[in-house]
Amino acid sequence: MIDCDMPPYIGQQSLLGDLLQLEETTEEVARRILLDRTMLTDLYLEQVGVYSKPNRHPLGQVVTISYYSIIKISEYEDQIKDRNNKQLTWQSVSEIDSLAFDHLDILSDAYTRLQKTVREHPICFSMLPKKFNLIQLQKFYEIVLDIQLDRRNFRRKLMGLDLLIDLEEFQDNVPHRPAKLYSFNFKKYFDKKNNGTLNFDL
Amino acid sequence: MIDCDMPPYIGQQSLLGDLLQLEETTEEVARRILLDRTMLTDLYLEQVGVYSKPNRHPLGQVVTISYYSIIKISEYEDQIKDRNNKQLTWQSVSEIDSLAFDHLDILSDAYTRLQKTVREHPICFSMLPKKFNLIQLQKFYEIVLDIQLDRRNFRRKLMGLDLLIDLEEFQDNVPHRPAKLYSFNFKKYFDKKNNGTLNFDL
DNA sequence: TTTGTTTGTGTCATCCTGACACAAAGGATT
DNA sequence: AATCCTTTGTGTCAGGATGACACAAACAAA
Repeated sequence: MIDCDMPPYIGQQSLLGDLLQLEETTEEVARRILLDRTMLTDLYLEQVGVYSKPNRHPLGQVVTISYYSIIKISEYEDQIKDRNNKQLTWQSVSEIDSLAFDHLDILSDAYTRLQKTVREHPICFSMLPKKFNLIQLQKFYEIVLDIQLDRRNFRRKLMGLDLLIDLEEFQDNVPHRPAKLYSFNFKKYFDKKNNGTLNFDL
Repeated sequence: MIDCDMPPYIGQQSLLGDLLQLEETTEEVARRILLDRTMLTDLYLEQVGVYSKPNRHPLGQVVTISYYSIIKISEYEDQIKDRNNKQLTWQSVSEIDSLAFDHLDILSDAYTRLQKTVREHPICFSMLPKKFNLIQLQKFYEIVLDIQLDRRNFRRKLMGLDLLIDLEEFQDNVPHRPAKLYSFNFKKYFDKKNNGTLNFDL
């Protein structure tokens, strides 16, 4: 988020955006913004929608193409905690109830899309660390989808996909039974996807 | 389709499009084109994607927002057959292997999206006549999705949804056993959808 | 009346899903 | 060293959904 400096939205916050430049695709704009503003690169990026209501921007007729991106929090924790640098802040979706322009609609559409994509594609692994345990994975789905999952059924489902690599490693320094660590077999996933035999739906 | 009159694409065909005007949303452009060019109105319309590669249009940097629409062929057969009026033609997707600009990409993306939407939402009923039989419905899915379906299993699934109204009418003047006619219960569908208990996936 | 064509129906085996309880592993505490 | 606390890891059973499969019924045409 960034503070909005355009009337009548001064004091509110907005999503990040920029204008399409010459010789640039809209996706490249999104990646440029990510790089310039957050130094993040090579991220999962998904187009969500187009916003073109005539009165949505005080400067006139502005058409916005929205994207959302996914980062591994574990790899960028420092940047995320550094809230007041670069005038940017990271915020929890649940804490946002008002934004400049129609950005609350955009955010809401993006979150809805994320929930849909998360069920159909293995983008969870773009958000979790390379090595994770099944409970992290389960909590990811529980939080993003706002549902409760049964541990045993969830594990059965995930192991049934046969797409996790058992690293034969364990959590360390935890005051309880340590969890086994896994990583995601991207190669096998794409192979299965191309072979046509894949039912990822969670 | 319309013949393209812009070099270097003269002689090829293109999808229909127009420029965004003042005080207009992109969806309104799509509906305006439909109305102006085909006299079709109040149709299902779905946004597919954004095309912004810098070299995609000879006039310079043109950003296109693509939509697809669905019509009931049965209600517009005359217009569709009237191929040479208004310089527009209707064509079968399978017969198209080349288009002006990047319109073949756009068409392909739209068809892929249609296949996805068809599985998740009852848009088939925007394409079939109000009164239809189960075999028409099955053939619709078989053609759009390019798959084969078992008649008995398909019927079981559809009847299990409990969303069809048995009209107690039959086909007429067919040289074989006449098929029962049904219509789709839109009200029940939206009720179930809002109640949360719906598993439309085909 | 027969023929040709298409519609309409039921069962069984398999898989997937949801519900559910207890033992195992480690650190922390005494 | 023993106990406690917390979290991880595992199997079964019942119900529902799905895929495979064959034969009788209805109508027009001959």
